[in-house]
Amino acid sequence: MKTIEQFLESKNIRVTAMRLLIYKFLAEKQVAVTLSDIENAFEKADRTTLYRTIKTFEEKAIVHQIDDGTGINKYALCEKGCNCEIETDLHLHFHCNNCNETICLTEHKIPQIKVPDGFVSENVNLVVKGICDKCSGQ
Amino acid sequence: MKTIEQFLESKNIRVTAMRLLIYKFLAEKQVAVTLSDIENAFEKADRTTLYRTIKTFEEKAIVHQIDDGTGINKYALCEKGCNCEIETDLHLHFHCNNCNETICLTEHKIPQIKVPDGFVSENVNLVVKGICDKCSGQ
DNA sequence: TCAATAAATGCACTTCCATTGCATAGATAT
DNA sequence: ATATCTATGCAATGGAAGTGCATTTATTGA
Ligand SMILES: [Mn+2]
Ligand SMILES: [Mn+2]
Ligand SMILES: [Zn+2]
Ligand SMILES: [Zn+2]
Repeated sequence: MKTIEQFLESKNIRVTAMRLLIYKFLAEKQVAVTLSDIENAFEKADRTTLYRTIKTFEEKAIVHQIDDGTGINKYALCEKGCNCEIETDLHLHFHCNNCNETICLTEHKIPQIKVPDGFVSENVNLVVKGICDKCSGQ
Repeated sequence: MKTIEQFLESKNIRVTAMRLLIYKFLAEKQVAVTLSDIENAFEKADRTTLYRTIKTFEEKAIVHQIDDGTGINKYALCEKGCNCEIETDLHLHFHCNNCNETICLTEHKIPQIKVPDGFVSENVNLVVKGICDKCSGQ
């Protein structure tokens, strides 16, 4: 059972107060968050710091960026063993048209997608939009 | 065999010189275009007019907007009988990491995606990234 | 321990694209 | 012909991403 500090260090990320707070914030959230979400949660911190922290996390593969079609980048912690860069590892994302939240469906891998001859698939982004479990009252 | 004028009228779009030009521009292109692409093609026209023309086309379902993950909206003419709003009609899009172009793979429908209980799927966006046929030299 | 070095943070600024308000030109209808 | 509605053009705004640079904080190693 690693501490967060140990985990960050194992990823070659220096531990700072800010980084710990942001990591914990992401870990508590069950949904993908925008930079503004983080900004609102830490009003004392500068936006740039938050931005660069997220980018650092992304580089070191502890968060992945999600384009859910809203036009605003969202971020979520990677699961253990998640290799975001490997196509076959990619899970799909769900965006709720009602509450506007986006969540990782980590259990749901993206099916193999056929592309025409001559095309080479390197990466797939799949976003399902609809009504989430909370909003469907189910 | 409808003329473009007749086609636009059938979609309740008033025919103007600008709209005809933009429609023809889209029809000639084999790839999805950005607003800037259109702007460059019609330097005499104001960006707002081009923007609103595209939005009008979109509302009347003669073009569909494509989010290919580049952060810039792209647009392409709908195929005949394309109902963009119906999930089962949605085709996938391919974005080339080399030439940066995005094309509609209208023949390739998006497979049925399973979502967990309680979730309702209304819409799916699927973008495959990789190397296109022209760039793969095939 | 202390100075030198490197990294993280904060502030200001820029860029890019999407979008809107409002005035005017142009088309349509009575 | 006049009133009315629509399309276009110009100016401005807003949101979000990203960068340059100065300052603070942490790390290194003499
Ligand atoms: Mn995810
Ligand atoms: Mn398409
Ligand atoms: Zn919801
Ligand atoms: Zn290409």
